[in-house]
Amino acid sequence: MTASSTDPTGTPGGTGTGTGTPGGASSGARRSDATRGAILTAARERFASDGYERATIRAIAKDAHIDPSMVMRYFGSKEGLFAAAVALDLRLPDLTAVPRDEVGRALVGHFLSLWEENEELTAVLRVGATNQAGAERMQGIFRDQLLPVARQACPDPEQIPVRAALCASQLLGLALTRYVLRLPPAVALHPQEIVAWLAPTVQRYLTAPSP
Amino acid sequence: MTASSTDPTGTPGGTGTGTGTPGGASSGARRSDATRGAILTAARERFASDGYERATIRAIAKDAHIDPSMVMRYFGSKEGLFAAAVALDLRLPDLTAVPRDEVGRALVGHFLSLWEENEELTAVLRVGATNQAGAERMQGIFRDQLLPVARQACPDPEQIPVRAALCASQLLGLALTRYVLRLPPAVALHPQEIVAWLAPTVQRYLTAPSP
DNA sequence: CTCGTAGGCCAACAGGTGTTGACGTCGATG
DNA sequence: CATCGACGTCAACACCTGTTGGCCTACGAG
Repeated sequence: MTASSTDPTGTPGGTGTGTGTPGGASSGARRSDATRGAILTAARERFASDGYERATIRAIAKDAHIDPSMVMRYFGSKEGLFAAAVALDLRLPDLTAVPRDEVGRALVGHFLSLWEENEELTAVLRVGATNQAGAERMQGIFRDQLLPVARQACPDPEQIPVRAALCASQLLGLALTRYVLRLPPAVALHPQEIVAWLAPTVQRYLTAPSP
Repeated sequence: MTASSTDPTGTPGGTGTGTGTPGGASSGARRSDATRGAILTAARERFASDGYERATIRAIAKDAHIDPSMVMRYFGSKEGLFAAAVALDLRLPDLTAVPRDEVGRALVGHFLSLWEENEELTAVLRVGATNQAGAERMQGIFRDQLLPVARQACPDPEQIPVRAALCASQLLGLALTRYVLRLPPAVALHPQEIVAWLAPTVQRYLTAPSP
């Protein structure tokens, strides 16, 4: 799912002959894995803070202390790098284990901690606002990860997409104002306040009868 | 307010000697106003659909059927062009004339029609997500236009910024999912449905006691 | 009619971009 | 020890960007 259309080189080394992989039995650790990781970390930071266009391969390579051409050899292209850098897994909780009237609070809290602790989400949001491919990636995340969870909490199956989209609008809207646009009052809010304000909204979008 | 720091050339012609302005007494119409308008229209479209970086001056000039250098002469720089293209006035209604329990509906409806009919808002949102200057412009719009209106509807003066920011998160979140990311269910929603779902949220953010 | 000037186009500059290929180097393998 | 391939660097390509200055044209004032 991550690198569907663009997979020009994969990773150098092939892993075909079985001659490589020093050290042991089954782990696919290569000598270059540290470099790969450094590139991915630098890429995530740049994409999150600069967006797609302004996050240049040269800058990412400099952050990772390697040559720009290495980025190309490992990830094929800038788009391939982005796809590898933000393989986003929301790790959404299982809502069937949550009391029906607590799903709003659970979702808001989960998203908030997700957003606070890593910048992948900011990266994919910023790129989604800039780039067509980024927007499609966001649509995929919505479809594959948020929709199934909404299905667990939503009474009428026919209304699941609408209700999930409403939740997305509120959750992404908070992320936009707080982490991207940085409206001062949105930045100043404490996480508990955010949960207290937004949980009823998400709860209503998911479970209340349609207006 | 619109072009504070960047005003290198203004408009060619000066309007100082009074020799120009063919046709009549007071109207400041210049021969080049049509071209200026064409440039601004093309710029708005490009900024809205491509974001700041990918909206190139060359593409805008081609859309307006003129030379790229004309854009520079009229607006000084790309940033000057952007500032002139999105001189955003939300034209928010006077909430003191609206019944206290209708402010949510009024605000959501106003924003929705605003967004549907012109693309300036999409442009400023997209650029705000890409560009630092764009984000600051968005902060200014929030501070100068949304905050005063929230002041009219909000009981506790101390909570005005927080409540306005919450409203912004929901309103901008809808715009993001519907006009930028284009999540299919958010696109498919009818305006009346949107108002019906979002009005209670905004109403609560503005007037309900804090949770 | 003459002429200044606003309006417009053309060609070019300097810098930055993604991307490519040739060239070293070091460790592990035969 | 000799060899091969993964790892990495350097230099360059072709392209596109914002921006600049010079030149031409045509309208309206005198």
